[in-house]
Amino acid sequence: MAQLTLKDLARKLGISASTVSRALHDHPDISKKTKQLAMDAAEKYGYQPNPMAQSLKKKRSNIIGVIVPEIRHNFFATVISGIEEVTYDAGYIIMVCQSNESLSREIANTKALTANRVAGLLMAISLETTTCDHIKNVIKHGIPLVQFDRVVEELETGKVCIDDFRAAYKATSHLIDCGYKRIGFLAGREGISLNRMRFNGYFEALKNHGATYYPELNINIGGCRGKNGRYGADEYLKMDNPPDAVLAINDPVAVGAFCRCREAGLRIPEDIAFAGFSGSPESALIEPALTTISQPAFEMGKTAASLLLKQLDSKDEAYTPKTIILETELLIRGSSWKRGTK
Amino acid sequence: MAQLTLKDLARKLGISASTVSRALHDHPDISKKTKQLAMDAAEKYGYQPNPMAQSLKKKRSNIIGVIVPEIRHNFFATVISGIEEVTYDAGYIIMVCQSNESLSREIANTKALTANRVAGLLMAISLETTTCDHIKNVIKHGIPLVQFDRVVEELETGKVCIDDFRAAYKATSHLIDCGYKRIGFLAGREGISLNRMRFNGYFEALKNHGATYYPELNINIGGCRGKNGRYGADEYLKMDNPPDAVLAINDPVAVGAFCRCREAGLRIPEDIAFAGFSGSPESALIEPALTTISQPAFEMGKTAASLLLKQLDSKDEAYTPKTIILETELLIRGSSWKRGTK
DNA sequence: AACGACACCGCAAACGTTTTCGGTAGTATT
DNA sequence: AATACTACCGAAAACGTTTGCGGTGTCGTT
Repeated sequence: MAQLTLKDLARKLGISASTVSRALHDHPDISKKTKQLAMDAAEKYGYQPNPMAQSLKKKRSNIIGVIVPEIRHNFFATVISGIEEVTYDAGYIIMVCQSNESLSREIANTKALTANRVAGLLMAISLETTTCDHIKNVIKHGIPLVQFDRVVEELETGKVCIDDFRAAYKATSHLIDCGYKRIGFLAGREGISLNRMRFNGYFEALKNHGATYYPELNINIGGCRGKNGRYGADEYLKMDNPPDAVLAINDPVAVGAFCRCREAGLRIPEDIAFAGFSGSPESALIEPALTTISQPAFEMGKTAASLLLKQLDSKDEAYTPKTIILETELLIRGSSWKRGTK
Repeated sequence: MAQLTLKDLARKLGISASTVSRALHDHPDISKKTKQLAMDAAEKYGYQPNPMAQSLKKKRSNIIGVIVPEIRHNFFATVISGIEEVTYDAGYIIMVCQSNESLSREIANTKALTANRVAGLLMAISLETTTCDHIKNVIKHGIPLVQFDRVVEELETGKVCIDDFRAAYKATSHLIDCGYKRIGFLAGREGISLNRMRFNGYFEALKNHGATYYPELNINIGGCRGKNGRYGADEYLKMDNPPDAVLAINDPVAVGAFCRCREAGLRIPEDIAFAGFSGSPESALIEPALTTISQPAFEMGKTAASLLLKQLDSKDEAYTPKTIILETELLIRGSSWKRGTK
């Protein structure tokens, strides 16, 4: 019933708890024989050290904290899956929190996780996160941190993301190539760098290809879920001069807008084309399939976790945080055809 | 940098740590004045109790363990979201593990979570889970447990699920009503009760409506992801007498099979109809949309978590575990039309 | 014979809490 | 004036580890 403790084990063996502890940790001061004895007994009685006691003593747990905006987002769920994969192998377990895209909630999350003395932290910030004292606070506590996907640039932490500028640039260029003239942009609040980067890529592509930027087609849809996409589409539908193509901040938004437009009787891509970000499963299922920037979500989770683990191992030495940019691919599909070819 | 401890706070106030502890816990032995003093100081200096020390002392943490087969499954991601929602409000945080549909991994997960002295455990078993000593072990450790979705019936634990038999029965009856004659069934391994229940519902519906059960159309596809669905469809496509309708164990499988069949040139639902389980987002996106049993995933997470919390609160008294059956709805959509009406 | 070197092990303190048990005032009761 | 409450607080042990330090015994060296 109650877990076996180190003392119990020591008593059974007739030696002291400290010796058993050292034996199980392969300490040089302990003889081969005693070590074998201890390990056998531990095995036999199924001894499991109490992580709380260990953490208390070592001031550091075997827990890795993860904060994502929303677990339900396929993208983040997949990232978490990747994280879990490598942290599991390394003997850590993950504590998952979601900020629900709210700053206050994110702050509460960081507090809860630092209070729980997580060994390290992996996070993607919320859409509301413009200030980042709470993140600095994590760093001040000496907790290694790796940001992924949505990062705040200024902070000196490990980072794993994609080249948002280039990806958006590529996607927009593709739309221009296809012959679309009025290209809209749908994104949430402007605060976070990811949104800015993608917008910049979109904007630069327009400029460099001599296409016009119509500010009214750049709509702040306030979030990045399907419903926000639908809202954006509604705005477009009200216009006298709606866009003929749309770059959305991610697939759910693209799909939401896509569906709304089709419900309104628009043909895709003849009347309006779409491109998104993520390469989510649903992007391949809709008809026509969605042109999208495929992001390696699982990979991102794995690399972020690996980066953190490396940081944890080399904790004592001075460690300069690395930034890793993962490759993306523009998947050209039915939702954006060359004008006139269909 | 280092977190402020109770002792630090006590020293600052010139009173003992025990008094501060009691004050912050609103213990009757402490005067109003001292309590106010302590709370103010705690507020001012941002004191946060160390959960590891608390857990060590109280032999019970503020962590709730969650084990799911796969985080990436939209269904489970949504359940987790629901869990997080209510546990967060109650001051717990969740530790998420995935079994990857593997029994050995699930066992490792339960071990890790009990080792971490989780206050309670929420789980949906893997497809491989036929033996359940590891779960019994959790119970023996006195850790309250609530199963959801995929439950093992025999165990005396809290349970939150749907009426799998009735749901499958309803869906199958619908297909029969539509005029389909050769109705197939796609599911993973037979071990777990959920699969059995759904099969039984399917089987009984066939029997009670005078429809024939063709054993060769009941294929064990070995898993419950899209690729397994595709595999099932491949098997069907090889047959001289393929089914004219298919009930799949869940939406990903249904969608996988659906897409494979369409790739093979079959028309849906004229040549072959489909029905799934979950009411996942993608079920609504494919064309024609998938007929499916909508399951309240978010709700399921919330109820499971609430049930567990209730169990945690009334821990001392004898508590008889409850089973909660959530309502489902048959969403009839384009993938299953009445024969001849189209 | 005395000395250090070495291998091995235990004592006890520490980590930050909670909680039991007392202890000290002060006040009210006989 | 002795007793009995009450109200409030502190010392110390405990939770299960880890670890610094010291201690014992054995051995080889002078």
